This record gives sequence, structure tokens and C-alpha cells, in this order.
Amino acid sequence: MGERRMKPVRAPRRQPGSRVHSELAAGIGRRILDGTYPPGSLLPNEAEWGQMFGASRTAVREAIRTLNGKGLLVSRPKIGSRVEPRERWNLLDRDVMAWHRAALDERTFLLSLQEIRRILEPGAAVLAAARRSPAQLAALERAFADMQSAEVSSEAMVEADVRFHLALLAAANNELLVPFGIVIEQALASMFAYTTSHAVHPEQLLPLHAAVVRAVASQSPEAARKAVTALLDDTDETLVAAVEA
Amino acid sequence: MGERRMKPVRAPRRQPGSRVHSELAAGIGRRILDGTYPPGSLLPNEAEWGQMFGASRTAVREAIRTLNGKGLLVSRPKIGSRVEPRERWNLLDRDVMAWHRAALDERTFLLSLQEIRRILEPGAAVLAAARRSPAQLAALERAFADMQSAEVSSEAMVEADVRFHLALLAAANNELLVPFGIVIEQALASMFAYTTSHAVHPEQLLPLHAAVVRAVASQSPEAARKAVTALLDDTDETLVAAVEA
DNA sequence: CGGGGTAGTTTTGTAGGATAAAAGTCGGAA
DNA sequence: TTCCGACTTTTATCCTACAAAACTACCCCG
Repeated sequence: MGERRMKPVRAPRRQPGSRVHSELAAGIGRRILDGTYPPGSLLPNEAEWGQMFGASRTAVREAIRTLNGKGLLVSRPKIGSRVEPRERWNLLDRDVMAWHRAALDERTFLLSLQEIRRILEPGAAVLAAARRSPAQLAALERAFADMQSAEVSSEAMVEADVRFHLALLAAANNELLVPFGIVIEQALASMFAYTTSHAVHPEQLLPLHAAVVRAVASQSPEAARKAVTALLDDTDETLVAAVEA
Repeated sequence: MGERRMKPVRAPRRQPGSRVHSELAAGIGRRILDGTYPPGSLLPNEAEWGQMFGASRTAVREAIRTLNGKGLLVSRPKIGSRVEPRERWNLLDRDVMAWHRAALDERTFLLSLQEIRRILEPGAAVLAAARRSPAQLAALERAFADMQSAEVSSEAMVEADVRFHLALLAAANNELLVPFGIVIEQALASMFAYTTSHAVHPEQLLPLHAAVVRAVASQSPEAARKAVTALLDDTDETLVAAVEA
């Protein structure tokens, strides 16, 4: 403390996830997702977690409260905290999905994500084409433009790609579709990490997206469905190629 | 396992939701969902919530930790807790959906739920028909049998109906579909409350469900999709009739 | 006169202790 | 034997104190 403190040029801006209770939530959450504590089992009590992580009981309790809210466990006096059955888990939660992903092999995880996309996105595209607002269309077009100007297989491309699909979901104007965005984010991020340029038709990416934009712009639900389906078919090809490689 | 030992009917069995911090989470959560504190706005600080609800700061903090985990807000020292943009909200969470439902008119809520079902369930049915396990088929058949033996428009019927559709989702063998079960639960519960026997073809309910069971049993994906779609068409008719009434 | 660092201020974050309430277990008395 | 009440364990709640973050504003020094 008596030392002269050098101030870094940029404030560290620690993530909100670097708090003690977040670390604890992640630590416990991961152990649940990876099966260390299977559904129905009893967790160590709060004092024990505190010792394990060198944290106070207060911090442990806040972590457990978080996991509670995500449906991973329930706590009762004298009993302790018991892991809930998997069907209660909120797998679409950002954190839970991250822990889940870490506990699974990348391939399995990616395939199940992609499967969800095949179910959801065509339906969302139909709705989007039918009732997107001008602003929502503009957001979609902006994301597409950013994809065009991004380098192939770059971070920027993935970011714009994600934004494209989120914009499509948003344009469907059904709020309950929005939480699914996490699936798309994870799927594309995971693809980027896993299928390092196994793309079968890399030159098809932009035309396929362009077709979606056209369909949504011209408010043609069926065309939108087909365009999105074609897009997902292409993604599937890449995925299969990467899995086999 | 001495079932001879008849225990007197144990009284209260207070819900885990009756805890102080849960009350607080619900109180704050509702105020966020109903727009009292719109996205981007700053919430009262912890001490103020404590006074409002007559609770300690500890309880308030645990409540806020819960809401934090559901994506409704983020907290930072010196700043306070700020409501997150809607697209971060975990609308598929049980609690969040309940608060959301309370803040919306029943009709709008129900229509958007039904829309999601139309997107998801046919796709789930295809997967279920393709790869359900014998046990999963049995669960589906059990739910159907319970529907048959239940009184029309009874609590038991709704419960079996929900179980039927959850079993279908589960049979798709993609964990990420499971969290959607909440949509079905809410939709059917809401239908039950809202469309008190406006059913257009009440006699069709069981045959329509029977067709789904047959398709899944015979592992016919396309038949399953059609059967589920027909089922949803029927539900839609009931819904429209109720909305117009 | 201006810029930058620094002290102050507010709010959340963490710690630790004390007590209450829940929900089992077990033993003793009617 | 049966039932009731102490005992026990664990979470639930409250309290107090202090640490850390991040914004404000001012003062010192060039």
C-alpha cells in the first residue's frame, strides 16, 4: 500500500463475472453440468463450499441463489441444496449453456444446437417476412452489409453473421423467440472455433444470406423459409465435413 | 418400507417461493416486466428496497442475485442495478414468464405462446418419431391413456395433455428442446383459464392426439409432423373462437 | 489559465457472527 | 406401541463493518 501505484492507461474494467459470487456460481454450476453432482444428489453445505473456495458464507449463498434462479437446484433448511432433474434446468441461459458446453464434447454440442436452428429459424423467417418493420429490415440489411465488407472467416464476419440471424429472429416480432438467440450465438461461435475453414462452399455464404434479405424485404414468407433452409443446409454440409475431418 | 405407519397429514409445507428473498425477487421482477422500471433505467438501491419491503439488505441482495441470473438486470458498485435490454431477458424462465404473463393481457400472451408451439412442435415431432426410445414412447402412451380416462375439460385432462406434449418434446432427444416445455405448460394452463370450453371440436381432441401417438409409435416422421400440425390447427380454432367471444 | 491527479462520496461486494425456522432423528412417556 | 417433544443439522434472515468500484469535484502544479 505504501507503494507508488502506477495507473494503467486503460481502466481494467473487470467483467461483472469476476466477482467472488460469480466465480462460485460458475464453479458449482460446472460441477453440476459435468455430472459431479447428478440430479437428485445433495450438494455440500454452504460452509463447506465456503472452505473449498475460500469465500464467506454470504458469497456462497449468493452463488446458490443464482443457480437456484437458473433451475439447477433447490434448497431447503435442514436438507441442503439438491440438484434438480435435468428437465428443470434452464439450458437456454447463457451461463448454463456455457457450463454445458464445457462439459460436453464440441461435436455433440454443435450438432444439437444446429438441430434446434433447423427447427426454429425457418419458422422465424416466415414470421419475419410477414411482419418485419422497416427498422427491422434495415437492421438485417446492415448486418448483411457488414458481412459483405468483413474478411472471410474473420472475427468480424462471425460477429456480423450472428447479428444477421439475431436480427432475423427479432424481425419475427415474437418476444419468446428472442431467448433462442443464445443458441445461434453459441452455434456460430462454436462453428468458428471447431470448423476452422472446412466450409464446403465458402463462396456461397453471401449469396445465401442475400436471398434471405431479399425474401424478407419483399415480404415473401415462403421464399424466406426456403432461403433460410438453404442456408442451413449449407451450414450442415460444413458441419458434416468438419466432423468427418 | 413401512407404509403401515400412517403419518398424520402434514400441514403447511410452505412453498419454497414463500421465502422473503423470493417475495422480493417476485416483487422487483414484476415491476420490471410491467414496465415500472424500463430497460436501461436504474433501480432503487438495496437499502431502499429493504425499506419498501421491510426486509434486510441481505434478503434484497439475494433477490437481486436471482434476477441477475435471469438476465433482467446487472449491478455495479456505485452505479446500482440497471435493467438490461429486453433481448437479454430470459423469458423462457418459469418465474420470468409468470411475471411477463401477469403484465400482459391474456390474449396477446396466449397468441404468442401458440405461435411458438406452431414453430417448434412439428419439428420436435419429426425428431421424436425418428428416434424415440421405447420408454419415451411408453411415456407418451401413458399420457394419452390418462387423457382418455380423464373427464373432459378437467384439471386432470389439462395435466395429462401437458404431460403428453412434454413427453413428445422429450422423445425428440435433444436437450435444448426441453426448456421449451415451459411454453407448452403455460399455453395449456392459459388456454384452460381463458377458453373455458370454447372448444370447437371437443370430440376431436382424443383422435387428434391418437394420431400423434400412432405416428410416433410407427416411427413415421412425416406422419408425426402432419398429426401434430393438425392438432395445433384444432387448438388454433379454439383459440380464435375464444378470442372472438 | 488549464490539465491531471487525488480525495471524497455513493453504492454494491464481501466478510463474519448471531439468531430463527424448517425438517429430519431419536428417545422417552402415556 | 404410539405419539409427542427435545435435539440436531442446515438453510433463512438480520445485522454490522469494511472493501472495492466508479463517478464528482476540487485543488495543486505546471
